[in-house]
Amino acid sequence: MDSESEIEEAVELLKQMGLKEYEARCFVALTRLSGGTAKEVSEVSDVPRTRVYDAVRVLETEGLVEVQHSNPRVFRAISVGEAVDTLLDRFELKTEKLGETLRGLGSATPDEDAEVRHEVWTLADGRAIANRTYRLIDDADREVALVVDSEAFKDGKLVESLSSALDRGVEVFVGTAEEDLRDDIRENLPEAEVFVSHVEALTDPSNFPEDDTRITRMVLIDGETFLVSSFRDTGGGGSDEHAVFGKGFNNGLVALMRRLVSDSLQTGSDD
Amino acid sequence: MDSESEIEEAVELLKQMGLKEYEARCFVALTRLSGGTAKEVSEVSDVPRTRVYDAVRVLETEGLVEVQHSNPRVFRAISVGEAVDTLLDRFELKTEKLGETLRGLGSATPDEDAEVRHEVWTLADGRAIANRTYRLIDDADREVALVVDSEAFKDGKLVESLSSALDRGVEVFVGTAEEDLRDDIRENLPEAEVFVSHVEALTDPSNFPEDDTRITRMVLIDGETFLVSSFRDTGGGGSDEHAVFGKGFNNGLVALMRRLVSDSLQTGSDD
DNA sequence: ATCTGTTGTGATTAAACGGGTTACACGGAT
DNA sequence: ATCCGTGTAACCCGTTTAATCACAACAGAT
Repeated sequence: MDSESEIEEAVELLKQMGLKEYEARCFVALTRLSGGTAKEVSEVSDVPRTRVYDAVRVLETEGLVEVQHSNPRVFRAISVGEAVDTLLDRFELKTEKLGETLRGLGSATPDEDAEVRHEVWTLADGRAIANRTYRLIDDADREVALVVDSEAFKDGKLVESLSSALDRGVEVFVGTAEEDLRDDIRENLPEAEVFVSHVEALTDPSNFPEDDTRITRMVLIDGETFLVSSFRDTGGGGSDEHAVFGKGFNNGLVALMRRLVSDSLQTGSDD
Repeated sequence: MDSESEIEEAVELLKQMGLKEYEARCFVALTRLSGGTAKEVSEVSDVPRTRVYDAVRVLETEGLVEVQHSNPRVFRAISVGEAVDTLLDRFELKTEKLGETLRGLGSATPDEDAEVRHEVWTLADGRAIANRTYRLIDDADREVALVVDSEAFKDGKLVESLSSALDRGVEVFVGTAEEDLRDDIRENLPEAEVFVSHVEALTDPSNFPEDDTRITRMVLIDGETFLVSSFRDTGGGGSDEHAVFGKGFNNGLVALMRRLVSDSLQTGSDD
């Protein structure tokens, strides 16, 4: 029975969602059992029996477990579907409230010059980078140039952002090194220009076999904001995605990106 | 000002979403500030300044904060909208996985993270940039690839650094877009390889007449450190020179530079 | 150059928390 | 009564986290 590791994963996830170890273990045990007493739960979960009561009490107040007040007490977990929904709902509420609260805070900015001529920022975490990409595209005024690998293009939201940009009248150029991905793009974004030339060759891993850092995205917005994200598969499951993100017309890197892209469009245009 | 309790609430929510106290306080502070240094964050958040760095580092890896690697460092929170989206996305992923795991009893799971840090710095002021360039070249172990315009090459110290690198046995590649400068280089650095191909075309202003930002230097050291400097002639006598400078093998920009240069050397080699 | 205040890192201390154990009181069954 | 399973509560101890301190690197001023 290899369910050991599965159990651990579930416990880990539950802990990340705010449960304590005992609570998580008890909950997992209770979903495996159809229901059970403290003793049974203890045996299945390896939580000391005397602590099952505390753990379950918490789970009860969180609405994840039902209690039958008999003697001995019998506990039962709500269904997995319900549990997932409940957790998600609760979290959504929290994020909403957080959003409101944060927005409502007066800006404590001491005093600043708003004008930023030259900035380069780094950003980690794949999701955050993806979100930033959408937002950049959403804020584009005139032009979006984008080079992606298949991984990055799979994301539905990206296509969505791009087509809404097209609807706004923004010019969209998309490049990729992957043959079949180009057809995908043409199909999903008929109005966008698909191009191919040296820029996206830079993102093709097969051109650089000894280099284990993949370039997953290159974006240039209105010729004055860029984002380059890269990805490296670190041995263990740890994904290591980073982005560098810069803006300002006089930023050298922005200029560089501008030239790379303009080069590419001149030379390669449509394929 | 009753924002006190509001702040408390936001912090509390963030903690419930998995952040530590310091992390939460720093994040809230950063959303109130448009951006700030460790000192400013410390003042607003009441987190000891020396601990702000750690907290922000975590926030960065979670994708909630962007870091500008200048000196002093400047931190900036991603927008509230992005933050909420990111947190929600992440949580959704977890619930999905949890649902699967709990329902089925199938596959295994490893665990994570080996960590490699990347950095990107910005640097202003021509002299500081020049000095940094020398230092980078002086520290090179194997290889220096350099693209310059005439302005930057005039500097005697640059030639000095380069020849001492050559003496150390470091391979030196120099590219430039300017015809007569190439002869200069061959004369002064007979041992260096002078090349010409697309990379330095990017620095040729005549290729980009509408773009008033000149790229004055591009340096790549040992394939893992780069520097790009640019220059813009601001109307009033103010010279406006900036550089972006990054290192770390897993840094996407470094990878990009690496590829640009390797491309160039393959295609163009010596003229 | 030297001096001075600031910035970033690392080590260290102290308190809080959570996991694990033990003591014990209660109630029903024998 | 005694015995056993149940439920409560107190405690111990290792880990984590908040908080402080010492210090090297650096920038800017003199």
